Amino acid sequence: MRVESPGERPSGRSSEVAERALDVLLAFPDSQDGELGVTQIAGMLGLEKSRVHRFLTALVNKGLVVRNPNNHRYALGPRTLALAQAALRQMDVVDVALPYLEQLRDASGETAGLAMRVGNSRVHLVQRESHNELRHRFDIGAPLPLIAGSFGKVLLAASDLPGDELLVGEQGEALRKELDEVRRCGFAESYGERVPGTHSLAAPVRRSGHAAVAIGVSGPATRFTEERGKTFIPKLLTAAAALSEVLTAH
Amino acid sequence: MRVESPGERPSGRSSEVAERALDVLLAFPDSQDGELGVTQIAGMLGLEKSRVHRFLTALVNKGLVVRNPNNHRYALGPRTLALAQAALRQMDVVDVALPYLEQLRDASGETAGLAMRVGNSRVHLVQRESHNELRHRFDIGAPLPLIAGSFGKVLLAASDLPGDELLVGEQGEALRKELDEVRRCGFAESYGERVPGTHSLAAPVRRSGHAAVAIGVSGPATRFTEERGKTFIPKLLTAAAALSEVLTAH
DNA sequence: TCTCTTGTTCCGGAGAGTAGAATAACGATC
DNA sequence: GATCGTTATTCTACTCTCCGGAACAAGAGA
Repeated sequence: MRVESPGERPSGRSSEVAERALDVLLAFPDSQDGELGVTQIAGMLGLEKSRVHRFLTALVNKGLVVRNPNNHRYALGPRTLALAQAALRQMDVVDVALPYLEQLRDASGETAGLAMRVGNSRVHLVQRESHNELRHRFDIGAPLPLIAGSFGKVLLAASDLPGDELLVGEQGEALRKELDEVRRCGFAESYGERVPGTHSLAAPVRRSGHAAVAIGVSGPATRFTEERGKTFIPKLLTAAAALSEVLTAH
Repeated sequence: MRVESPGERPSGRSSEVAERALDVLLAFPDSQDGELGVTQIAGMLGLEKSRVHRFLTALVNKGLVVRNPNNHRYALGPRTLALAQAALRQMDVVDVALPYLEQLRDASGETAGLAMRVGNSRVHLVQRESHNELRHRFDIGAPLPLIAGSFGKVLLAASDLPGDELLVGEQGEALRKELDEVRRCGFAESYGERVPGTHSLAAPVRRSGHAAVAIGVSGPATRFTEERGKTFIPKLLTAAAALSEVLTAH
């Protein structure tokens, strides 16, 4: 029998036009300052100016993008908030996890976050940021690799589908061993694996029948030393276990 | 000289296809449970099934929508979170306002929120919900009327452009008078105006050169009585003044 | 004021989207 | 477990909208 296979392209034909229009929408989160001009977007995506302009008009009509009438540039509109709110309502995990994240943040003093496997990448859903001026912050909603960072490794280890296609070559072999270790210990650590100068710990959240979820803490290497990180482990595991229990008990 | 005119349709031609695809995306926040089927969406929007399916495929490819492989229905994906996060980053107001909202919530015990004028409607950006089991909650990101509710009236009164086209007929005349009153008092009240059984207060947040913003509190009529509401007014005005000051001082 | 850049509009050819039905997959009911 | 009703998905020829390129307008900066 065939289980859910994450990371597979949906079957069937898609709408080329719609995809390009969505590319325009999704160009905004990637931009430095959130305001973008037509030519700028056209350059980024390799599209014709007139095309981009037509798409922007559609996006503005739908309230997903707003036009700054002063400089004639465009930015994301408040309607996007409705989308995110509805998305979060779907993910029961988030509501339930918030107190645990806060607890973990306060216990460690570092940023605590929640991530989820989506296809062959991971996405951070929420975080409670460290109060320290120097802190790590996850890019919420952005697809990040599964094969690097503590969150990624936890999600990869927890999935029924190991994502074998990701574990290739010599590096894949090493990672495979590491995943076994993660499964044994019940948590993963990353010391500058994905973002240099950033250390993190993560543990799986168990819940049957749903996509894999991970909870963890992350901070700057200068403060989040290997030694200090060790002291976070029991707190992390407690939080993960409690969250798993709440979620499986409905 | 012509000032920014909110609520005007952007000029020029839009992409019909893109708009329909976005309709499909925006159908999700409106649905009861966030999961929708192809036929269901087609029915809601009056589109052909095959068309909806093609749009959904595009949305899935971009990560804005995910397909539940069990029941073959669709839901909003985590990529929408990236959009909202980027949108919020744009709106400096939100970050700054959070402590004031929390303060207002704790002082009143009711839900405190922040709304913004977008075209000829208002959109709630953030809120800090009352801790009470019975509470009011705003639909974040959803377009709501300007001509009803305390937030709407404040935004209408504060705008340079009065939105005259909204103030028509006998009702319009009464509202016009009320807006003058709002400008004089510096706040607006609503007793079940928009949502029956819900009372609210709101005050304008002043900041030059930006869209109008309002801060306010809202709660169930049984608790948020006219009498008790009066005691919130000074707290509200203090919060609004403080927030205005912070924002104009950069 | 002039120039350069950027946003916006226009239009006919071309190609992608559309409708509608056929098929496949699913789930409920007996 | 077989049948039926429902829903998702695929297919294809036609058609209508989108595309591109250039022309135009509007600002920004010098």
